[in-house]
Amino acid sequence: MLPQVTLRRMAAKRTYHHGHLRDAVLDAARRMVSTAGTDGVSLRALARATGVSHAAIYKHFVDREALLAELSTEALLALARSQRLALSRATSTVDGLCRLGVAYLRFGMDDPARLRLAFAPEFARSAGYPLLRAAADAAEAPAIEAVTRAADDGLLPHRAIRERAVAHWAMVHGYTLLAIDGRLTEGRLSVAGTRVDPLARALSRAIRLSYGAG
Amino acid sequence: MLPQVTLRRMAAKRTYHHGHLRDAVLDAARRMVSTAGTDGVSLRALARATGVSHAAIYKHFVDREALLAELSTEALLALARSQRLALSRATSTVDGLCRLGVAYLRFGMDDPARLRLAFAPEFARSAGYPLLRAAADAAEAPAIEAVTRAADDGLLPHRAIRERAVAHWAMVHGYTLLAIDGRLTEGRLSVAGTRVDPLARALSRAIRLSYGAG
DNA sequence: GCGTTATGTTACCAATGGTAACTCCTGACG
DNA sequence: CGTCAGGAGTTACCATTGGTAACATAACGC
Repeated sequence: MLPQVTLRRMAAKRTYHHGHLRDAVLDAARRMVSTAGTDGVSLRALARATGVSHAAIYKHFVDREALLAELSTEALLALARSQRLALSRATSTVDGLCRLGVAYLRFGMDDPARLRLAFAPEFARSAGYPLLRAAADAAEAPAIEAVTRAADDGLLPHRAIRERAVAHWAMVHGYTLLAIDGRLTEGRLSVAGTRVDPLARALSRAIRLSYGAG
Repeated sequence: MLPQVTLRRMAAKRTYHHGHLRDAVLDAARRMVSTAGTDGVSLRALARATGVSHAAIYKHFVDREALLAELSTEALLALARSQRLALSRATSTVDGLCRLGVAYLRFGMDDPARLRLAFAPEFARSAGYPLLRAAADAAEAPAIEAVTRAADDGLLPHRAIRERAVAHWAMVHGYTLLAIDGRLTEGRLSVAGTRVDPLARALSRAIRLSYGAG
């Protein structure tokens, strides 16, 4: 009952054609990103991991970059999904903003390299990957939505929505990046231990505070 | 009256010993980071640029990483200096917080790759470079100072200083990273054109707003 | 059955980080 | 002023990587 891919991996090379190479490579690449970071991903290693010659991968991905762009897109979409889920559970406007931030933070802490890949600068500008651009937009959307809701509630002037949305996103984004770099858990600014929860609580308080609510 | 280094570069290989190789390499590396990003820095290319065999560089830097760590340290110290300068010109507490943020943003926009190198994740944890750690602390310090001042002015409760400092830093940091990735100048959240000033003004407004001041 | 073509393979290239063994020059010391 | 220890370069080498080209195989439409 094991999937074919797994069987293949267990039985070394059985057939000439792999059958699920593309997925297998993506799978291995996901793992490799999580464990070794984006820079640690090498096509040769992926080929070895999937039991295939390194040139075979080029039949499915034009480039190393193209492969990573695909994972980056995927990560952005996952981040968007996490945020939407969090937002849907909000009990109030400010609560929504907090949940949004915490979801972002948890996403990052859960797999730092994945978040870094999602925002890898080499893909930020690139017009070469339209799907990636769309995914990036999707990842911003929840922040805009939540802040708009806050404006509707009178928590801030309507004309400041976009700026406020940027500010909110920037803070959550920056907080998460600093957190996954270990910059909030050591040194002078040390918020707490290495655990996630204290960081999440601190972030929530900061958000609440910045919206005037005690 | 040209410095020896320049003369050497103009006159190809004159002496067996370079004389200023270390500095020359650092110089070339700084340029290379700015133009090609940290990933674009190769020791071989640096060797070529300084007119020396690639192995010579290893007499001055144990590693490629060590070289980059040095540049990273340098960048963090420069960032700290920029911030201190900005803070010293503040006309009020909130003005100081704004200036701090704008200085951070300008530093990043001025040389994006340099800021990214300053916060390169590979060095964030590394206990291997004590100077780098100290520099990272120095880069955080101004934020703490400015927020402490804000607390002294009664703009926020004293018990929230650290959390608020983190929040402030996170927002400025995140804002800057998003800006240099071009994520604030295109797409839905588009703050303005590609210029710096509009971004700086928007950041200032956001900071002011978040401290309750209109 | 039979070709077309997607999918893999081997063989190759240039570039890179890194090391070892060797050479050259400089400068400290007798 | 000579010499010799060692810092600073050099060449030669290694494994690894991204990428391409030419060839092999098997899957699938006809």
